[in-house]
Amino acid sequence: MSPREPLTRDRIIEAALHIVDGQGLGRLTMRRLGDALEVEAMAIYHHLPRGKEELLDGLVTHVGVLHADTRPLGADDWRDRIRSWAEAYRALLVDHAGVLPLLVTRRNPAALATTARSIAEVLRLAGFLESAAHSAARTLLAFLIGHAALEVRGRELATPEPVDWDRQFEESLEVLLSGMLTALL
Amino acid sequence: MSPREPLTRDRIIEAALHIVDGQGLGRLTMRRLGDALEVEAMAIYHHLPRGKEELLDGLVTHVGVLHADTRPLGADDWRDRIRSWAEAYRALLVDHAGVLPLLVTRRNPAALATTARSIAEVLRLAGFLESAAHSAARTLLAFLIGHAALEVRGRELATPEPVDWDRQFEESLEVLLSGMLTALL
DNA sequence: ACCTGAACACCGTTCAAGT
DNA sequence: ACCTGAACACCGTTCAAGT
Repeated sequence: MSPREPLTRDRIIEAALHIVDGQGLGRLTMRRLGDALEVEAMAIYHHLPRGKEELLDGLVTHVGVLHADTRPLGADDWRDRIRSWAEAYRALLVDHAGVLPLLVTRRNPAALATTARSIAEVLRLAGFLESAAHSAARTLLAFLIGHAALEVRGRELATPEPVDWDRQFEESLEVLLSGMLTALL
Repeated sequence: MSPREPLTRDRIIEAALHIVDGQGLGRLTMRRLGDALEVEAMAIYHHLPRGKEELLDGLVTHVGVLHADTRPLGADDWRDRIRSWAEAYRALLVDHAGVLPLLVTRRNPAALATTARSIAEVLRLAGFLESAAHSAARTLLAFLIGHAALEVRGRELATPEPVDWDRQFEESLEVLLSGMLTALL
């Protein structure tokens, strides 16, 4: 028998995300997570003393970090930079739709604030004043979260006239960007 | 002893909303709900055969109906009409913040679609073309849901520079409205 | 230090039984 | 028709015990 890999906080959270992505948030239980890691559920508490609460907090943070890793940079126009930032964030939220309700619940209050600061930074570099950048960043983040929620729910709904969500996203984003521009003048 | 009021679907869902508003979604259990109604938990299944699933669906629908009842009407300018619609919806979501995660999860897929249609109707009456009205309605609804999530989470976060959420909401809404106007030209 | 086994309180739900 | 009581499978978590 090859000796099992040792349990770590990161391995636990990645396994949890895998369960959430594959089976949904409702099927993430400590016992099932233990099974996936080939360990008794109680072993998890050694690495996450606050138990499931800490696990869910960790999921939210982990998804935020994934975005920091993949976010594209370097476009010339600030609008292009915002566009690619927003598209990457949208893809992340839709890919990990199971964590969306966690973002909305009271866990890990700081995570969303961090993301908002990250958008504000892009806007500040683009020439927005400090306070306008923060306000616009919150506007954009609110839209991105809400749109992901709408899109995920809308995609599983069979309507007579199906929605083109890619197009919807682009259109909404243009509305936001031109509105932000107007607010600057 | 006065004979107990008979159990009805509506009484059950109202009691459930009361628990969610007062103690949070996590404390809504069938047994606690039974206690609040002075009935055994199992009695609830007679009125909601699909059990807790149906109860949570009912909560989402019920909050949507609350909005239909309270929504203000009759302003002259379409922007004013959208503004008051949006403000009422925002107040509703923040007042019943506990149901927000339910809106985002896979239950009751039709509820959000109904709300989107209701916004689209306001826009259509304001002179938007059919397809533009639906697109803009989804943009607005996405923003409203996301903003409620951000606001609820942000309010419980003690930051050095606290956010004025009323002002943030107004500013964001103006960005959206002027962006929607630009898209029409 | 890291993991296990048994136990506890609580959950949603089924089902036969009462009125 | 409407509600209850007992039971079942499953939760999260504690804690003493093993290595």
